[in-house]
Amino acid sequence: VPWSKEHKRATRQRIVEAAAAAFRERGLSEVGVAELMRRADLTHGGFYAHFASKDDLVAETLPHAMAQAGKNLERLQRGAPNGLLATACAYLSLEHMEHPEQGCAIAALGPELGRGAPRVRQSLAKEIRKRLEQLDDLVPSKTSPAVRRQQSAGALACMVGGLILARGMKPSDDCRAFLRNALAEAGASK
Amino acid sequence: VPWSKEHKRATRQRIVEAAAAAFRERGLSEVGVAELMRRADLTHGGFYAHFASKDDLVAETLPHAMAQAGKNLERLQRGAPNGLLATACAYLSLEHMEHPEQGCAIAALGPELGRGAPRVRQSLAKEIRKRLEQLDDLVPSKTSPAVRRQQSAGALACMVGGLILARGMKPSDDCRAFLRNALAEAGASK
DNA sequence: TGTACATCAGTGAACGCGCGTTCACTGATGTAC
DNA sequence: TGTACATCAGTGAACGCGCGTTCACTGATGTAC
Repeated sequence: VPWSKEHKRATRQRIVEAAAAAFRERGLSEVGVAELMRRADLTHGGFYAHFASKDDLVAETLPHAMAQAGKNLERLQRGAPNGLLATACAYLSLEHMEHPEQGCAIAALGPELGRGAPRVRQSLAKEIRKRLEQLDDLVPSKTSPAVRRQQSAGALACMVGGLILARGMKPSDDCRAFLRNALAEAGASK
Repeated sequence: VPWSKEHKRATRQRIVEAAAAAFRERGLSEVGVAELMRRADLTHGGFYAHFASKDDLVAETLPHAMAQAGKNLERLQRGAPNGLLATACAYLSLEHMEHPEQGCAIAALGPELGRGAPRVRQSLAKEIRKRLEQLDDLVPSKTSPAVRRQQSAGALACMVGGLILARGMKPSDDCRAFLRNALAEAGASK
């Protein structure tokens, strides 16, 4: 084996990381394979030694992007007690609004992913379910599972929609007020 | 004037209508000018007699799509008293989930529009503000404007996010449960 | 009323370009002897 | 320890294709006389 397994794994990872940032920043269709490989300091022909197709990469990039966003959101919480409100507060922050390339992939790419190839859609559905389960655990456990799921579903919807809408108003200042309002309302029912 | 103003206006409108449906169904980048013109029973060369560019068309299509979605949602309410809850109920319905091509353009295209040309972004921001104002009027008017805006912001965020997430889980059945949960939670604070 | 004309919505071929993907190749590496 | 070899990650040119846009044109129309 001329090259170590580790080497190939690391290169592949570099491509995924470049893709995770580029896709969230500029959209799936707007970023080509050539640009991705350039960002990973490779030439575009080598792409197919690692992935069967661009769709393949997208499906694989999504979980990576979501995991990375999760870490960044945790960091944004900075020691706040780990509840639904603290999570929503980090999610609906100016930092998250201004940095889609490091943030939630559902907010950055949700509708596009939903229209993608079957394997992409499956990956998306899986990530949504995972996020819902994570939020379930943040609702006080004395409540019934059904009520917990209701609250986590509402919170996730509010967070994703709130972030997309805030970004949609972004050059203007009222996106800040909107973030505050969405967060206050998300927190009001908890 | 060899052709009536009315004729040109009607043709232009046909293009906008074709675009409004096609974009929401398949995405901005995925639908080309040629396909749009084919859908409007025209040849693609004629496009530039009506619009300066594809971006131009996108910016103009957005308000049309939103107005059409508004009418469809009203129809879905079917006489229910016209409050925030009835609106959310129509918005988070199975019908809306299954017909993005006739539904809210923000839920179908929000993130892509947000990354678009300046004139597209402006059009998006304007539509978001308009929707917020419409929702403001549905909150009982005895409450203060600030509280009303908080409730409408939260409701809009919940509706948009809820619909995107439900569509993201769509081939599976649990998207129905998710819609119910998001709606119940959106209604809980009202 | 009939005809010549000017207008311009719509046609369809063509433009350059970047896309996703393929492929013959190169050259750094670990292994065999 | 030194050398010949097989492997395969990465290179870079090339593929066909569809994109947004341009342009010379056609032909249906309302107007002028």
